Amino acid sequence: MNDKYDCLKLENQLCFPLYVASKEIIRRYKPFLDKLDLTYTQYIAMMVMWEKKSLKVTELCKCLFLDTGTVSPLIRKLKSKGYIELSRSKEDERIQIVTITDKGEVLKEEAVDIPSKMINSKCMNLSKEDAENLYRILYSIIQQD
Amino acid sequence: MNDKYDCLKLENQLCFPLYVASKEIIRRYKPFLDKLDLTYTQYIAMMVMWEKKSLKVTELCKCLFLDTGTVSPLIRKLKSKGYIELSRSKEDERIQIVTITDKGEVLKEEAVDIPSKMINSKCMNLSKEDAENLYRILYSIIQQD
DNA sequence: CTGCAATATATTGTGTACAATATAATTGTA
DNA sequence: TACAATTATATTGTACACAATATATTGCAG
Repeated sequence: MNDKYDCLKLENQLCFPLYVASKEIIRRYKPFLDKLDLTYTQYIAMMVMWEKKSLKVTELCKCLFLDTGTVSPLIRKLKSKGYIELSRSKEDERIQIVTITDKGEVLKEEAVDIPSKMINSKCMNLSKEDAENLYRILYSIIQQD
Repeated sequence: MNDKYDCLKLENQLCFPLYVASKEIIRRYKPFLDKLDLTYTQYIAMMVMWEKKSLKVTELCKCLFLDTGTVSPLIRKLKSKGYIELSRSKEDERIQIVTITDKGEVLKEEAVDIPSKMINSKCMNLSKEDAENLYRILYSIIQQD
């Protein structure tokens, strides 16, 4: 029962469960992020801000693997919420610097429980070994090119 | 150098590489799908159609792990391209039946090379073991709830 | 020092995603 | 048998995601 079209079956794809699992995990974050009035994309952007405090828009794009068409409105949104500020670089007028605000730092305190809540609610209930393997394999895919 | 905010670092997330790898793989499909004038979502929908030939809209949603808000316009699009047809169920007037057309079957012939091209172009260059582990782990995430 | 390539960012257009809501048909039930 | 609950699908609203294009600034080659 093996024919040349088997390769086009959904169950034989690796890309498909990757795509579904990604959306599924983001969906499972939603209840926790809703409490902070953050979307998933805004959440990962804030993770970068919490760690870096201040960086160029291009650097933020690179950290998030997102292009300016996505990041530009994202920055507008986070600025309107008061979590970040924008300023122009003195040396190069083209460059925008994104900087976290005090309000953004306060948000960090509210967010710090999310990762443990995700684990406790069994949102991604993997063995230590599977989690480590998944992490390694995913980064090996991302870094290929 | 271990503090309570480490859990909020992007590099310590499992969700983030999952989200990035998913988008990355879809991006790598793009050159191949562009030749057929298909988006990734349209491609996986056609995979279901090639296999099932005919099914209810609800079933298509379930196969793809997508809701009607996504699938409704997707069906309109594939219908406008002539790959599928729509009809109402006789027994239950609410139910729409999606059926593949001859043109849709022809498209299958053009698509059948895509999976091997993806492998040959090293778009997801994993060892057999890593690929199998990834597949298993991803489905274990999807099926949790 | 001038024009042109490169860089940084923003905008536009198309296509998802999904929650929430709406609507119509069907089913179960008092 | 009316009618409430359920089911199937569509629509609306918000937020990505990215390719393509536009614009402004900078750097560099001649």
